[in-house]
Amino acid sequence: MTESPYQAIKRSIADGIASRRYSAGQVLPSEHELCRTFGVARMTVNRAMRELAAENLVRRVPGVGTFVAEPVAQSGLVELRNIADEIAERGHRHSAQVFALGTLVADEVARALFALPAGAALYHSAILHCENGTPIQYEDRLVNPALAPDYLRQDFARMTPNEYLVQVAPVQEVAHTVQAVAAPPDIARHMGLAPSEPCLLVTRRTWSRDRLAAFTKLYYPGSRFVLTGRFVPSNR
Amino acid sequence: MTESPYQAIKRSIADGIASRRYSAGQVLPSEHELCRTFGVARMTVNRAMRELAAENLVRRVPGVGTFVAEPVAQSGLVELRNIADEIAERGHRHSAQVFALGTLVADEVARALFALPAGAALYHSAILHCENGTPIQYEDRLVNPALAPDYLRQDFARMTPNEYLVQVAPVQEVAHTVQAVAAPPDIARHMGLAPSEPCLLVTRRTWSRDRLAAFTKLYYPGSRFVLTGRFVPSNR
DNA sequence: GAGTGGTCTAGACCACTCA
DNA sequence: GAGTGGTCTAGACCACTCG
Repeated sequence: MTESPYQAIKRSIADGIASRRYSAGQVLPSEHELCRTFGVARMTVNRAMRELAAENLVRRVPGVGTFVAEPVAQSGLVELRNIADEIAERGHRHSAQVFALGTLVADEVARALFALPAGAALYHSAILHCENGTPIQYEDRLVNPALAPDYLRQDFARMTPNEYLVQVAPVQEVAHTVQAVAAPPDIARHMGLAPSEPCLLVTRRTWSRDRLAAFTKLYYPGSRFVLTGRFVPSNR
Repeated sequence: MTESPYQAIKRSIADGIASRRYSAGQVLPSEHELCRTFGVARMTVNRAMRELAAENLVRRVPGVGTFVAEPVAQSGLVELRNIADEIAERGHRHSAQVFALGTLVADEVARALFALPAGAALYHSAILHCENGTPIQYEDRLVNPALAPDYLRQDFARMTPNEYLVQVAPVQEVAHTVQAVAAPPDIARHMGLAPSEPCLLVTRRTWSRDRLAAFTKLYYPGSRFVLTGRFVPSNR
């Protein structure tokens, strides 16, 4: 799994944007300059930059130059994204606070979901994610121990559960529901919201190796978050 | 606005797929073959095919070939659905009440969205959709008169605006945002909700013939509605 | 071994912008 | 006119698959 030159260039620029070494609106080095820097042909640089433009990380203006795109406070509607990456892509700082991490006995609903016998245990975590210190997602997660036996030994202030699980249990399929709810009192308190402030509740089920790997509830404050999606009808 | 060779190749293949001249799963001509057909260098064909793969129109397998992609079980999270059809599929009765249907002068925001000059007019409609008599969606819609000149002459208690617009202005692209909001007072009243009850607000922009055709706000009572979606990661 | 796609090179011409 | 990105060429080497 070595990295090809154009991928290395992409990653280098993307990292520079995520780390704010390049800030929003700033001009990036020209293609010729990047050719010299990386010692490659212009087509190679061009492909890297073209793909970054397609991913909306940079904006290209013919005859002028390439600029770091303005960050958009958005997140993919149905994508499987890591909240820390999303925040980094907006050039902001991610931090996380772990409120719970442990084992619990599956209740009837959970047993049905995970297809577990009576008395079986599940891992549970509750984590608050912040963007520049402002709470933006409260994540309450049930995890199948069979698919992630070392789940409880992770430091989720440093690596998100999503990031960890993607590594140990490759995602096969994902199902979502999205609804509007009033923030439950304890979650409202953790997020610093008025009681019963509208929240977006995304419920996500993730399958791996033909078993349900995780059942996650993601709460987003309605005042601070918007999901987005775009698509092109397939049958034109 | 002439078409570059790689775009011509893309369109040619995409048209072949859309017209079923190439059917799902079928092998497409190899890059070398397309070079001869179109009289271009392989890099040019490669770019065309690479972009078609990125758009999930074709699937490429190194060492084997390029195939027409199977129609994707693409997430239905925010499909372009007609609410009347959805309700009918659940075996329930749909009814609609028209609260507004007329012309208004576009404000600054609307003019920017629709790319209209100052003083231009837009069509506006506000309709409440019910499932078995219970309000389930309040639809507030701005429509581009240029794309649907007869919009105001329709009876939207019988045919939904969505249904009508799909006929007169074929959908090219759709973008959504989803957020949780407190129900605005007048809408809460129309829907019989408690003031400030959480609502799902779906904002939808629909393009047709390269212009914005409609800008729609859909309010769903949080207590009565859930959006769902499911998808399979494309690669890895 | 023949064929496939993935990637790269070292040039090139063009339309465009900006000073 | 110098600099930018958009596109194209005519080769090349590689890892891969399949018969």
